[in-house]
This record gives sequence, C-alpha cells and structure tokens, in this order.
Amino acid sequence: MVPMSVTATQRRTAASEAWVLIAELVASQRSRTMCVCSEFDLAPGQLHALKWLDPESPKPMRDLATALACDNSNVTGIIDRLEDRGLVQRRPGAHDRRVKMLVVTPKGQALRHEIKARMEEAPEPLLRLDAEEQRVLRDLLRKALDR
Amino acid sequence: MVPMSVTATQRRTAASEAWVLIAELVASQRSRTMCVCSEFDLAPGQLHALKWLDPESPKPMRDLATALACDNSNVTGIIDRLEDRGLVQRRPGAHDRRVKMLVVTPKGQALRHEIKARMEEAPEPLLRLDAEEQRVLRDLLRKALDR
DNA sequence: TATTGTTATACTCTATAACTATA
DNA sequence: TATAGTTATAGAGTATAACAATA
Repeated sequence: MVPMSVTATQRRTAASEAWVLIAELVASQRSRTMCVCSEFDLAPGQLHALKWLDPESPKPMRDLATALACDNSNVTGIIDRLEDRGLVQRRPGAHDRRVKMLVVTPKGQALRHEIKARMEEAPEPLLRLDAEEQRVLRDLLRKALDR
Repeated sequence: MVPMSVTATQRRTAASEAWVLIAELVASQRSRTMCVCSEFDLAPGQLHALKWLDPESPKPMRDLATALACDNSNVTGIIDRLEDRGLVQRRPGAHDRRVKMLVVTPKGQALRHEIKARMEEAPEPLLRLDAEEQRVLRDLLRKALDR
C-alpha cells in the first residue's frame, strides 16, 4: 500500500468531496432522527431495526445483525424490547429450527409507516435546489446505487 | 396541516427520493465507520467528537453537545475518555469562567488526521459514476449546502 | 435568574465469551 | 464441526434531575 498523506493543498477526487458533503448533510439531520426516536419512545437501535424489517417478508435475526453492523447478541436485546411492546414477533424458521424469523405485527407496521414517512421528508438543504436539480441529483444517486 | 398518507403509488418529490437514497448510501457504509472505530479503539461518540473538534480553534463543550445532538452530561463522559488518552484537554474559558474550551493535543491531531483521511475516502457506489457525473453530484451538494 | 459543566442514577447499546439447540 | 440465537458480563452512550460555580 502506498502511504498517502492528504494535505490541504492536495487534489481530492470529486467523489470524495461529494462524500464529505453527504456526511455533513446527514450529520446536520441527526437531531431530526433523535426527535423521531423520542417522539415514538424508541432507542436509535430499535428505530433502525423497525425501519429495516420488512412487513411483507420476515427476516432472520442474523440478517438484521448484518444490516445494523452489530453483533447477534445485540439484536437479541433490541428485539426483546420491540417484542415487549408488541411491535414484532419471533417465529420459528420453517426450514431451519435454529433460525427465528422476525415478523412485524400490525401495530408495528403502523408505527413503521409513520417513522418512514417522517424520516423520508427531504431535509431543508435539498429543498434549496430547484426541481430540475433535484431530479439530476436523484438520478445520479440512482445510478450510483444501481436503482 | 394537511393530512398526508404516502402510498406506493403517490408521487414523491425528487428531493425526498434523493434523500432516501442518501440515507441508504450512508447506512451501507456503517460497517466502514465501525471498522475505523475499532481500528483506533474509539467508541462512535468519541470518534465523532474528535472529528468535529477543530485543532485550530478550541470549542466550548456546550457546542460539542449541540453538534452531537446530545446532552451536556453526555459530553462530560466522552471528553473524560478522550482526555484520559491524552487526545484532548479542557482549558478554562478566557472570558467566561463557566466555560471549558476543548483543545486537541498534538497526539489528538495526528489521530484526527488519520481518521478523517480514512472516513473521507469515497464509497464504492460513488466511484461507479464517471468523472463528469462525480463533479455534477459534488456541485449540486455544494449548492444545496451553500459551500 | 439563567447558563456551563459535573455528578448520580438508570436504561440502552455494544462486544466478548460461554452456552444451548440444531444442522 | 459449524451456525443461530441466548445469557452473562462489562464498558460506553444516553437523558433526567440535582448540584456548584459563574454570569
């Protein structure tokens, strides 16, 4: 590996500059996420878990751990709390009895729907772009993410 | 306020669609952030604090709490740990003796530099865009964020 | 009176290691 | 042997409330 020291004067790729701005945009919206958490009385881990779970297709706990980039034992606690509130249920896997599938209850689906609607509202900086610019931005991100 | 239910068929603004894709991109890079944390033996809060602090301009603890969207009492613990490792120092404020200013030590500056270089590397999806597309993306974000 | 920061407390998040049940 | 999930444990993040020092 080539040792690389990034100095103030060194050229940086446009992709890297874009990434830094994206990180800044997301960081500036952190308080909004925390507001949603406290509004629905969910810890951040619980919020992300509920948002990631798919009401139409139960997922094994293992996959949730991967999605949250955390350990299995961590998911146990998060799901314990969501289950205590009646938002999700554990069901034995059909083909592999070691696996527990995570099902979102109707109550959980309603809450998930509200959360997603709130989180998907565009932040103020993106609304400063005009309609055409917003579309170009969206299309570039779609292309990058292969959507 | 107009009650709004977002259905699968309803039109959504391009800005909102872009925001959802940005959130997805950042979520997909979460494991990279966790890798940087464990590599430098920093908890996420400590990482974000060190990244936010400005070596050239000491900041009051209060401002860090605002930047991290958390309580003052929380910052006390995070700074305790960074100070124990000799990465930052508390200094009495010059004009207001209630305030403690956070100074990044040379050791902290070196670590901060490494962290930033690692975190600023563009993620793979953005590298799929060609050079011109990367520039357009960067320029749109600059405009949105007023940079 | 209001603000900055600390302390005490309690709950949550997190990983590691040891464990159970299953494959 | 390997894997999915749980339990126990410990360190870290988090907010609330009460507090000291200062404004």
